[in-house]
Amino acid sequence: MTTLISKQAQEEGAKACAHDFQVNCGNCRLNSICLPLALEREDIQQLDSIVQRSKPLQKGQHLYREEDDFQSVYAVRSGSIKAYRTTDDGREQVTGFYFPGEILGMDGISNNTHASSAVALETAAVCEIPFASLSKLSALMPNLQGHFFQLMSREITEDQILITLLSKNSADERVAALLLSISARYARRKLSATHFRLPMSRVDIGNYLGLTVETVSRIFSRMQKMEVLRVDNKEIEILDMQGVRSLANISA
Amino acid sequence: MTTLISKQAQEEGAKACAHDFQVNCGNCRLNSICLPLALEREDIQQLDSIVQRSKPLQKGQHLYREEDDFQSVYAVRSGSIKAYRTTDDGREQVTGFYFPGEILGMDGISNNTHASSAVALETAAVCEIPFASLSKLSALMPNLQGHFFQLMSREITEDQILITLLSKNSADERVAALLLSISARYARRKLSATHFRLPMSRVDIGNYLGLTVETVSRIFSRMQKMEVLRVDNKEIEILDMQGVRSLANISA
DNA sequence: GGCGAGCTTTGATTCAAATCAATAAGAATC
DNA sequence: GATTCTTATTGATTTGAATCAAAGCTCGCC
Repeated sequence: MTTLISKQAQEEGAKACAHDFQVNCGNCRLNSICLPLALEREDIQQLDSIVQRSKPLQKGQHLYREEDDFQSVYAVRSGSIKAYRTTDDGREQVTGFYFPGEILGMDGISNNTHASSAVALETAAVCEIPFASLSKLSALMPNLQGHFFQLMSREITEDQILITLLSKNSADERVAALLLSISARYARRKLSATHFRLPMSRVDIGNYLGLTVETVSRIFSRMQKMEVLRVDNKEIEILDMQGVRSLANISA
Repeated sequence: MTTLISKQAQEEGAKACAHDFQVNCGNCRLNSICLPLALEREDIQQLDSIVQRSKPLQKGQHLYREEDDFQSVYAVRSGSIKAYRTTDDGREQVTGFYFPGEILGMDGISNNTHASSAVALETAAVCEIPFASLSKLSALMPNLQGHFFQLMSREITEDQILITLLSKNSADERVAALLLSISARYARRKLSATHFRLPMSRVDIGNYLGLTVETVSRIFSRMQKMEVLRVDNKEIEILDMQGVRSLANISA
């Protein structure tokens, strides 16, 4: 049953890994949605020269932890990463899920210390971009500087969307909105928008959306009963996209 | 009854306004917490040359609105500003309150369109910093670039703190946390940390914290009954700082 | 290929905060 | 200085999601 979709994802990952030694920003299939976006050929080469590619993270392995010295931001090349903060009383708050082509770690810039932790939800390859080098290069390449400002700004905007979701929307709306967000991000990578695998657990989903596992599970069941969704554990098929949209009750 | 505190604030505002023609980043009393932070004397002059100071906003007047073209970021010089987003169904979500020395508008960078609206909660003076000029200058002044990256990163971190607050904390904890945040921001400007005036309405507080007005009002009453707070409409006196901290149940 | 820990689902009950409702207190307007 | 409009408080009731409880699944690991 765990078929098509996971194969798609695994394939993407495998390609990224198998050819690690020859991957560069110029030939990376994600460069149109990742940091190199809007850069010229020669600029991409310069950017590429500061990017470091190390061996993939295994599921559960940390990319960085809260309080670690901040050195780099990271671009996801394959797999997916969960970012979270630990509250004073030891609980976790998931602050984001990061998919291929997305940048994480920017919250560490302000204090030279990571403000969150990042852990692989499945085998994941990342590009490490040392921030000192990126800053220097940005001063020389207006397009890069501009794009990096934009990326940080987008992170702010997205956090504000989440704030709004948590503050104003019901449990059902939150879950539907997350599904739409994930669907859109698969679509951006030319993968199916209606049939995908969730890399995170129900606990993570609930944590991210400010809900308990039980509530998330019930909502999936209910949506399945309404026939807008087919749920097989982490495998999701959206049967009625318009239905999900109207459940989300947001245009985003 | 509306005495000391509001006078303090009004005085600050008045000074900023009365001397508008001669205010510059070099002599601005806020320069140690605002954008010029960590800049050299001559660099400050350069920054100053791109900053525009216009006449103060009146209460209720907008600085920018969602969907407006993005041109500039803004530093609050006196008074206070509320930022909010409008949801598809027309409701508001307050995303932040901005006090003197704080920068707002950075969410507009990503799409060249403001992602939120900003409105004065009281008479407020702001410095407009055209983003195109700021970008250019940043490329020439590593410290400015670095500091602006830090400011954006701090905005991300603060949004994540709010996400955590909304997702994990009770109504009482949220209100206490907001009071502590405001108190700390007054303290940073060398004003009283225990006795201040809230520039925003109960509706705004509730909206920001994902609560109804009634809940906010009840919590203020309860805290007053517990004698950790003295509340006189918008005038707040923290009688037991440790008490508020323990109610907030967060270290921040 | 089977055992066990950790996920996921489903049901019953509780509870914190929303909603509904009314009054009171300020602020703005004439 | 009265009148209206907005903002804040307080109380009664409802409700959505949390909590408590108990199976049922999966998947990794021997």
